[in-house]
Amino acid sequence: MSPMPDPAPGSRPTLEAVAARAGVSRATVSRVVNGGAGVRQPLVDKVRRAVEELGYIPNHAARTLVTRRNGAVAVIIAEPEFRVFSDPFFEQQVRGISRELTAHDSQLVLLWVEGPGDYDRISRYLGGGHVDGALAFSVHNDDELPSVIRRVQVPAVFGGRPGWPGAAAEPAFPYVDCDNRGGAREAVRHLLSLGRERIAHIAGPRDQTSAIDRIDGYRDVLLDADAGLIAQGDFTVESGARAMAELLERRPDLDAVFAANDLMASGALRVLRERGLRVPEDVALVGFDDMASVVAATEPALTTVRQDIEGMGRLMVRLLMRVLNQAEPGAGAPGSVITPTELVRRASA
Amino acid sequence: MSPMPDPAPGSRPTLEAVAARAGVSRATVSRVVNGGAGVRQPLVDKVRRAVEELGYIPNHAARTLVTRRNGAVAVIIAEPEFRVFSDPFFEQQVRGISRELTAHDSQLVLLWVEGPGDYDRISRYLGGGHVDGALAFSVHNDDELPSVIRRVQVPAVFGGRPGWPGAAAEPAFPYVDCDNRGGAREAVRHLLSLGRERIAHIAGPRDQTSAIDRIDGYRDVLLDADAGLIAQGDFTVESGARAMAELLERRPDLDAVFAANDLMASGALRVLRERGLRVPEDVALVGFDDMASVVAATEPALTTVRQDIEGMGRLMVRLLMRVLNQAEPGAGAPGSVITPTELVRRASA
DNA sequence: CGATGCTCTGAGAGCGCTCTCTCGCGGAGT
DNA sequence: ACTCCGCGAGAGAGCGCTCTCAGAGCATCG
Repeated sequence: MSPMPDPAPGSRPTLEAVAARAGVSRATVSRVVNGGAGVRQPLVDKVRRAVEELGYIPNHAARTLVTRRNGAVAVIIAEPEFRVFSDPFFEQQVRGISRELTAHDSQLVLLWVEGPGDYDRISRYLGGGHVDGALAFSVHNDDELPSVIRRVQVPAVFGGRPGWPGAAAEPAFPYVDCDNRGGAREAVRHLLSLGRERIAHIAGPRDQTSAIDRIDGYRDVLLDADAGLIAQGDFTVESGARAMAELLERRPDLDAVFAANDLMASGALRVLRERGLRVPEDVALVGFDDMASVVAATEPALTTVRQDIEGMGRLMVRLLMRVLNQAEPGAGAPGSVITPTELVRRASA
Repeated sequence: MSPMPDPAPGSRPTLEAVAARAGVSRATVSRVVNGGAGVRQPLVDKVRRAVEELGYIPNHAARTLVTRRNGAVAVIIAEPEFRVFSDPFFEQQVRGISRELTAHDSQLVLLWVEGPGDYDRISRYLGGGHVDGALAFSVHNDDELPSVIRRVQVPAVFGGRPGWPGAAAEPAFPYVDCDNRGGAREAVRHLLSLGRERIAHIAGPRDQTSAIDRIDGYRDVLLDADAGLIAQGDFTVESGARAMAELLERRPDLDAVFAANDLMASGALRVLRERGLRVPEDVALVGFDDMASVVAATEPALTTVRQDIEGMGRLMVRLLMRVLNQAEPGAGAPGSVITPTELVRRASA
């Protein structure tokens, strides 16, 4: 587009070249390129023009070498399962991360952990100073990742409250999570306000803190809930269906269900309809997540607890940036952030 | 685990330190770290031990500064749509890329294009020499990406045959694709061999080369195919269902369907069953992709054309590495690779 | 026994950038 | 008019690594 005087092929112009062209010193060019503070306007203009004309782009490696800043953040995917990416939840979070990182002029380096034996490589990479920090997701309780990260002393932020033993006590990594417990409480209270009296819960996997927090929220409201009203799922549609069938068998009189996520809610919904139960007339149903792809497909439309997933991703980045920018490494690490949830009323409850 | 003498906190050991400890020069340590060719065994051992003891990890930026090699490759995601990652096809390909990149000691930098206005940033990043090369996916015909990549002169490999105007003629980027046309031919021939005589096709989006190649393959075999036997879809389940309904209306006598992908095949299957048609007795059905999540769920199990998606991802990386490692930039760019497909016979045809 | 050739090691010059330190210059204070 | 202060610009020293080049050491050969 711009008529750029094609420079010597293969060799990009350096700071030096720009300085020569603008008739100033390297230092001045550097100052201008990095914001231009403390340089008089006419000089700034002259340098800017030279940069433009030469098509100068700073050499990242050289800059990193002296500043010790990479402008890159690792996103660590430690899920051993296959369908990580397929998880819309995950996609949204990564999207938020990507966007916020861009806003901070940082790059996203994807680190895909290929099983436990791979931590060696990850650790070497993280330790090699390739990235300024790391973003990881709440992993299963026995995952080595947190200790690996701690060992290499790389600033990190987690997505989701970590659940490893003693996580609450020790000064662990900051994390971003939504108010799972509060959201669950709100869902159950809503069901109560509808006059429902036998409210069941389809719980998520026992080793994920989000699921634990949601069941805790349920119990907060329903202090004397019958254990028979709680069924175990694993966040998949199928498990939701199974759990619903189980609940119906145990407590055919139930009049409401709070599922720990939308996927399980949709599974439950299917079973409910197969049994000829009307939603919400006979059984009111509330999910969790407000996952667009699920919510759009259910009939009746699913009432659920919304969490701002993309926003959580962005927040993770902001938290990490705050850690990176604080002068004193020890001084007051930023705390974790719990984002609010919001009950979205639709037709199912 | 290993009793490492905690070095001064915050300061990693440098080559210099290792050299001092081993009693050799920096140059020798460098040689050992980079493979140790041309260094006598006793010295190699001594250096290795010093590296071990100090926990030395080479500084990437310093190395990049002199070698002009980054050890990083950009994966560009230019899909404007939301459900990129959710696409299992995509996930598998990225997985393959990630694995192969790891094998080449390279990192995966994710570049997510946020709409057309974002190409400026992408271009700046690519041009800034942050990465050694780029991997991109076959984009829509009017996408700017190829020209952006060409402008910044970054080695790149595409996934999927590019379809922009004149792509075949000009010396474009190498690409990796499966033999869509051949696979389609095989599918149709299989249907013929089953004695089917009125074989319909549910086509994919007109602006994607994979869909075009598949319909071409269908026509290769069925030279005189009635246009009424072809219905248009867009690779989604829903579109497959719609297309099937349409076909059934136009040609109630059809006895076989070749869908351009598994997703559409599963949509078609649903409609077929709703209409009380038996598969494969009344209508034989063949898909394309052999997508595990779809194939596992269909009843009867779907006969389909398998393509090795992860393998294609790996191939993209290998191709790129070959481009990067050739001394003469102009000399014989490696050609594209077409991977074979394989008909997987199951119950549906 | 010295010359020749080979292999292995070390010295040192950068790679492109940032950043501190110093110096020059102009305006305000006395 | 002279000093003092402060701001803006330049000089130069690295950041940690690679790689060329020259030299040291050794074996072989004439």
